[in-house]
Parts: sequence; C-alpha cells; structure tokens
Amino acid sequence: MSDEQQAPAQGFSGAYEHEEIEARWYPEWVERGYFEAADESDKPPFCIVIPPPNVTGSLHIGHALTATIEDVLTRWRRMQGYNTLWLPGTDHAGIATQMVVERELAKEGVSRFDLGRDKFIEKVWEWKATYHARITKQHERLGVSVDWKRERFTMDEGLSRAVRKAFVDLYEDGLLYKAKRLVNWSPGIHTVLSDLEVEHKEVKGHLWHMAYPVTGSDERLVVATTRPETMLGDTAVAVHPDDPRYQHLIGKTIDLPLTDRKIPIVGDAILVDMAFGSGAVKVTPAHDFNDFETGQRHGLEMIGIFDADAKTNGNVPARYQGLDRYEARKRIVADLDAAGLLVKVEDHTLNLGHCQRTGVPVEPMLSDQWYVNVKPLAEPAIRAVEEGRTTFVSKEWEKVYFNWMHDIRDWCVSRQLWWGHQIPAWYCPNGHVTVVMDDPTACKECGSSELWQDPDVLDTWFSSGLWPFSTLGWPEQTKALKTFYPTSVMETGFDILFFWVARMMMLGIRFMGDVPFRTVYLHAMVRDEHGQKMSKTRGNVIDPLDVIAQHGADALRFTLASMAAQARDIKLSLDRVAGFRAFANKIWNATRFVMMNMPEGQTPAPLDLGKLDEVAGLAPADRWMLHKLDVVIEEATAALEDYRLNDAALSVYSFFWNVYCDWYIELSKSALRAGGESADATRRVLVHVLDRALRLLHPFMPFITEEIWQRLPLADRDAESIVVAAWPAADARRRSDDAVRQMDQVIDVIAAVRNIRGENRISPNKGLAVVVSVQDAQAKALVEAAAPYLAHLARVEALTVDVDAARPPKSAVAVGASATVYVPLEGVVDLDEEISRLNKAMAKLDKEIERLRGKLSNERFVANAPAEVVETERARLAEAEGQRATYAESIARLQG
RNA sequence: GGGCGAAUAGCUCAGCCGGGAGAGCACCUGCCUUACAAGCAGGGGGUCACAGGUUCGAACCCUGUUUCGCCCACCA
Repeated sequence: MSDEQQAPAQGFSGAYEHEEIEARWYPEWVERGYFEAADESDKPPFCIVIPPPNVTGSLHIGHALTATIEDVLTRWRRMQGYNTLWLPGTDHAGIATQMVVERELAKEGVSRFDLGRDKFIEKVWEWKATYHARITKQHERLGVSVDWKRERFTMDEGLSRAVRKAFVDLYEDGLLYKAKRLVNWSPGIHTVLSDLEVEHKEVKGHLWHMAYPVTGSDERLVVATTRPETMLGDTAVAVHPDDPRYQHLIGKTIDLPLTDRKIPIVGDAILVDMAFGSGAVKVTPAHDFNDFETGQRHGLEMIGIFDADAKTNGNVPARYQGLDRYEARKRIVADLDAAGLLVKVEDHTLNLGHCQRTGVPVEPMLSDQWYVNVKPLAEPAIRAVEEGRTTFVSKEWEKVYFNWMHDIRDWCVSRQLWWGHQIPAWYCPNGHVTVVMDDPTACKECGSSELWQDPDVLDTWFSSGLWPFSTLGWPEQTKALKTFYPTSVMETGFDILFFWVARMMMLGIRFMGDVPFRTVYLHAMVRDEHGQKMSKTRGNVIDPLDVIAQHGADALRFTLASMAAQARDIKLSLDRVAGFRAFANKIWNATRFVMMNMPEGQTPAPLDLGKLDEVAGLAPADRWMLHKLDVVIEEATAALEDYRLNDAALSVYSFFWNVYCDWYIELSKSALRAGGESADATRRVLVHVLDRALRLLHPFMPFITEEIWQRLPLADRDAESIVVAAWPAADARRRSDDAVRQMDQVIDVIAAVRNIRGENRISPNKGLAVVVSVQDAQAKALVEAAAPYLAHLARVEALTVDVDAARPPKSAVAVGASATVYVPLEGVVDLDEEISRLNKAMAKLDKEIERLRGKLSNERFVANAPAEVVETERARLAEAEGQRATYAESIARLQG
C-alpha cells in the first residue's frame, strides 16, 4: 500500500488478480452464514436440491454448468429477499463407485471377494471420504452458495431410513414385489440392470441359417438366428400357423442337433414373421425376451445355459461346458458346419443391448428380482404435468416425459452389488419373507428366529428418487420439509430425465402427496468446441479447475451462464472464457477509474430517485445513464424470471461494457474535470450505476463483484455483503426520454466525426475543426452544449453549429440521423480517399433506397401493412434519400 | 420402426409476437488518448441448408427434401 499516494484509487491501483480474490471470499461467506436457510421464515421460500454428484471421482464441466445455473438462480433469489435453500449432497452411485473401487483393488491384484463384503464396503467408504472431500473443494472453488450445514449423502443414516420406509410402504401397498423373470444381466459386473441401464447399439453380425432335422423324417427345418450358441437352450421351434411351407410340421418334434433333446415345433403368429429369414424361429425362452414370451404362451421348458459370467453351464452337453458365449458360438457353428447342418451365413446388423457401465453385451437371463410396479405411480405423475403443477422449462421436454411415462414398464430395483442400500427383506427357512423398517429378530409369519437378509442392494436411483424430500428430513415431518417442499426448481441434465426426474415425480407424489418441484429446468450437455463428447480417450476433457486456475471462476461461470440456453449441446470454447475474463478485467478497471475520481475519504451522497430534478449539476448524460440502467435492470430481471440466463448475462455485459464504460465513463470525464456541482452529480451517478451493475452481475460473478462492492464508497449500503444485498428494482423515475433523445443526437454527431476520422485514417491525436448542420435552434443549443463531449470523445477542437449550416469548401461529410457533420479536409486528408469513402457510403444507401422504394411502391403493402410500419418505412426512405443527396453533392464538390 | 433436435459471418452461437440480418472470437486499418493494449476508435464479411407454399411482407409460420446429432423400440 506504499503506492497509495501516487495512485489515489483507494486500493484499486493493482491489476485484477482473480486467484487472490476468489480464495479470500468463499470462506468468509460460509463463516458469516449467508448461505444458511431458515426452517421457518416470513420470507417466501426458494429451494433447489442439488443433483448429487457421484462420489466416483471429481467434478467435470457438466457439474460446473449445473453449479453455475443453480447458483445464479439461488443468489438472485436470495438477493430478492427469498428464504433461500440450496441443499448440497452427494450420491453413493452404487454400480459406478463399486466399479472404480474394484478397479483400484485390481491394480493390487485383489478382488472384492478376497476382501469379503464388510471389508470391501469399508474400502468404498474410504474412497467416498476422499472423493467427497475433493468434490466439496471443487464446489467451493466455483463459489456455490449452498447451505453446507444441511449437506446429505444418499447413504447417510437419515436417507437410509427414508429408503427403508419407502421400500416397506411400497411393499405393503403391493407396489413392490419379487418375481422370477427374464432380466438384463451384465456379465461384466455380475448384476441385473434396469431397462434404462441397457444401451442399444447397432452391431454388425451375422444371420446363421441352421438346419434342424425333423424327428423321424428326412425333412429339415431351417431356422435363422443371430445367436447360434443359444441353440443349446432351445426348447422349441416356431413357425407361422398360416405358413403353407411348414403348417404340416406343427405338433411334430425336432431332434435338436449337438444334443440328445427333442423339442416341439409350435405355431406362433406373434413371434414369427413369415417373410423374415427362413420363416422358422428357434425358441430359447431363457435367453431371449421374445422367446420368453413365446415360452409363456406355449408352456415351454426354460433351459438357462449360462452362468453369471455368461459362460456355458452344466445344462449343456459336457463338451460345451465352461465356454464363454462367443467361444461357444464358434464351436457350435463349426460343429454344425461339420455335421452339414449349416446352410448359409449372411451379414446382418442388429441392435444389441449393452451394459451402460461396462459396454459388455447384456445377457438375458432368468432370475429372481425385486420390481416396482410403476404404472400406478406414473399415472398421477403424468397428470401433475398435464395440469401444470410441474412445468418444464423448454416445454418440448414434456412430450418426451409423457412418451416415456405412458409406456413405462416395471422397474427392476434389486442389484447384485455390495455398495448400496441392502434390501430390507429377510427370509426364513420356511420360505417366508419379512419386510420391515427395523431389523427383525423373528419371521413375521412363523416366528422363526433363523433369518437372513436379502444380500442384494437397491438401484441407486431408488434412493435418488427420494432426494427432494429425504434430504429435508423425511420420513420425519420436519419444519424444513414443510417450508421447502415442493421445491422450486429441479435443474439437471436432460440425460437423466427418465432415470431421475421421472422417478422423483412418481415417488414424490406417492410419499408426499405433492409434486417434488414446481419447475424442471433441463440443461444441455457440455461438449468441446467442435461438439465432440469430452472423453479421456479423445483427450479433449476440459477440467473446470484448470479453467478456473487460468481464467477465474467468475469468467468460467459467466461463460457457462451465457451459453446455458443452447438446446442439446453446449460447445465450450476456451476463447470464450478468455473473453469473459477480459470482461472481469474491464469491470476492475472501470472501478479503478471511478475510485480514482472519488475524493479520498468521502462517499458521494446517494441519489434520491424521487428528487432527481433537484440534483444540481445533473446533466442529460447523467439522466441518460440512469435511464439505460433502469432498462437493463428490467431486462435482466425479466430474463431470469424466464430462466433465460444467457439473455440476463449478456444484457448486463453489453450494458456494462458498451454503455457504462464506452460512453458514460468517457462522457463523465469532462464533467469531472470541470469540477463543481456537475462533477459532484456525476460522481453520484457513477457510483449509483456501478453499485447496481455489480448487483446485477453478482449471481454470475460472485467473487469480483463482492471484492469491489466491499470497497465501494456507498452511503446507502444496505448490507454488509453483496451476497445479501438487495437485487435492484426497476424504477420509472430513472427514466428520461428527453435525455435519451438528446444523448442520441450527441452520440450521433460523435459517431459521424469518428467515422470520418477512422475511414480517412486521420490520426486520433489530430484535433479537428468541425461544422455541424442541424435542423432547429433546439438542436443547435444541444450540440453546442455538448462541445466538451465532442472535444473529449472525438477531438473536436473547433466546433461550429448552425441550422442548415453552409458546407465548408473541400470538406468530408457524414450524415447522421439528426445532423450532418462536415470536417474540412484542407491539409488533413487526401481528397481521393474521401471520395472513395463517400462512394462506398452511397452504394450502401442505394441498396437501401432500392429496397425501400420497391416496398413502398407495392400498393398491397401500403394497403395491408399496419400504418405505423408503412410510416417507419417512409421515414427510412426519406432519411436515406436525404443522406444520399448530401453525399452525392459532396462528391461533386470535391471533384469540382 | 417411431419420436425429437440442429442447419444464420471464417469459428462458436443469439435472433421473442412475421416488418431495417446480430454478438463474442478471428480478420483488416489506425492508435501505448491519464481506468483498462486482457485496451480504444474505425472497418470488411452472410443466397439465414435446399425446394415449394401461406402472407402486402418469411431467418421466423406450413409442407416436403438433404445433411448431422440424439432419444425410444423384444423382429429371429
């Protein structure tokens, strides 16, 4: 601070350094409890529960987007005076986390089975602790204004209780049941998957045509299959009952090749399409969903031929046992070929289900699992959206939601994992099931004390589905629950609409009797700048922490918010972030200017909007500035109300840079130099606007705005931190149409001079003598009064203003909307340059004139278009024609 | 097989209820002008994917086509 004397900018002498500022404020905010919500309050509630990040690793750029959007909404509402709760937490992420820990262990050559369940789970908790801490750090770096005191984890005690309560209730309602069905089995991780966790991908494969001998005859029935190995589990062959080729075979049997089994030939019009393949289908009910249905219809035997690894089991002939399914395929094809039973092989692309996590093809397997009967839950969840009790931002998502909900199928919720909520079902030796909240000591049915708990755990999404109310204390009827449920906004990526949002809707309505959130705001996926998915293998992953280190959290947040409206993909470019870092720098430097011009130790008196007319020295430029401020307050607020974060961010951006900095600060310099009342008034406006602008920017750029706001000399400071300061309210008393009209004219003249200067490459240092021709005395007075502005912003050293001023000889000309500007060129510029500039301007006008004349000579336009539209077009034409005439005359003069 | 989204300047994208095509970055010219060279001033650049239609008037509404992307779906 030794240089304070040379640079009286009250601490703003240095450059903008984001690291230092960002590190300092976050702990301070938490310490002062600004982010903490009240269980009960007179203020209206605003609540977002965070989509809990998985504790698998660190936050990626998508999380940064989530955090940014939610923080913008939360900080904005907090400033508006809401009792604001943004509730943080993390998800145990069953499969994902178990997998990463297993992978870690595998590096040391250890499997989870070597450790045993308890030891393994201990390891996972250690992992969770590490990554939870990392995620928390990252969130802090981003500046999230969450209420850390209410942080939850999907497997903490309270939430585990909520999970049990939900399970037991659904079970008692008959909405949750156990059944033996064909399931999606992942041989990669040895667990069943829900339909949603199966990804269908096109795969190039083959269609094998195999000949099956009909028992006791020479006839052979050719079947076509994409999976020849499953023939070992075939228990029938189906043909179409109306197929003349095969009708006579229905009721007969097949000698199943490579086995000693005989299987029936059945007629089935549902399964069989006569036109496809050979028209005959092998039926493997234990390993194919269609075949399973067929088996049900015909009472067929089901022979499962694979174990948990999808290797052949003891149900197949000895020589094929213990083979991987693809190995088995090769062997079966080879053996059939050798036996002369392979008729042909065709290329064929098929849609194959893959395990979302491991990428391994899913194996349909027969298995005992727990299911939720979701139809009865989906119905009210559909109705809630139809009736608008929950609305989607981007209405189009509602259609997607409805589509899925209408076709919803039972949800398989059990998983053969160790990490997760163990299913609260106990079995006794007599085959009874006991489902209760607290660990039982005896069987509910027979009283047996020999009980064992179901070893499986629940799908992660089961606990996440309870998140909006379990985090608020449910099943206890807490005050927080009463205050904040239904929550205000659910903001998350569209990729988990079905996984998560739909489930929360169903479970929220079932357990709370009301929707879990009023608004669903779905954001896009963040890609790299070319639209590629970020992935480690592509090497295009953008780590939010790297971006923050380089450009600052404020710049990253502003970038993400400004792109939040993009529909499906957000293409993130680091150039863009750099641009917004420059913006932060601009804010910093503008502040420096303001501070340099404040008398040390004094704070300008606040502006009383009701008495602006009484403020001595308040010039049109000041009134104009206040007017523009009011416009942006209104725009930004309206944009946020509509969840148009990009519009809000960008309108404040261009206000601050292009209006406040580019014009007002420059205009203010002459008043500040002049001193006295006008300088005083200008200082008050400078501070008033900067203060409001910082508030508007705060939700987007919390750190820099706080740093500056704290040091601003504000006489009417309403809070100790901008975090809890009031959001600016639009106020019509700031508006002044007169000032806007006047300043438009001044700006018009300045722009005209600058254009002549720029186009003619006249040095910025060269002072100019300028003649301005205006239309009336009022305009003359106005432009004359603006002489100091012209001197500073356009280097006009000698100004002559007249109504219909005569053109000085050999002068450049620029015609503005309300004035014509002449700059004598003698000794300043080459005449030819000016002539070519004028020709260019004229060519542009010609185009415009042609367009307008065409339009106005169209009788139907004049007859049908609204009068005001016709009027503005006429005015435009008149203006363009006038300008063109001036230019043409100028050219003639310069040449002559 | 069904559904959805996108196509606008070199790049990434805005563009509301149909009425003079915009921003950022990049580019060109001139400037270290006392807040800021991470800056200032000036400038160039678009057949709004294509073809029809509605309309006085279409980037915008309707129909179709093409390209790219996504979601859902049990055809062997």
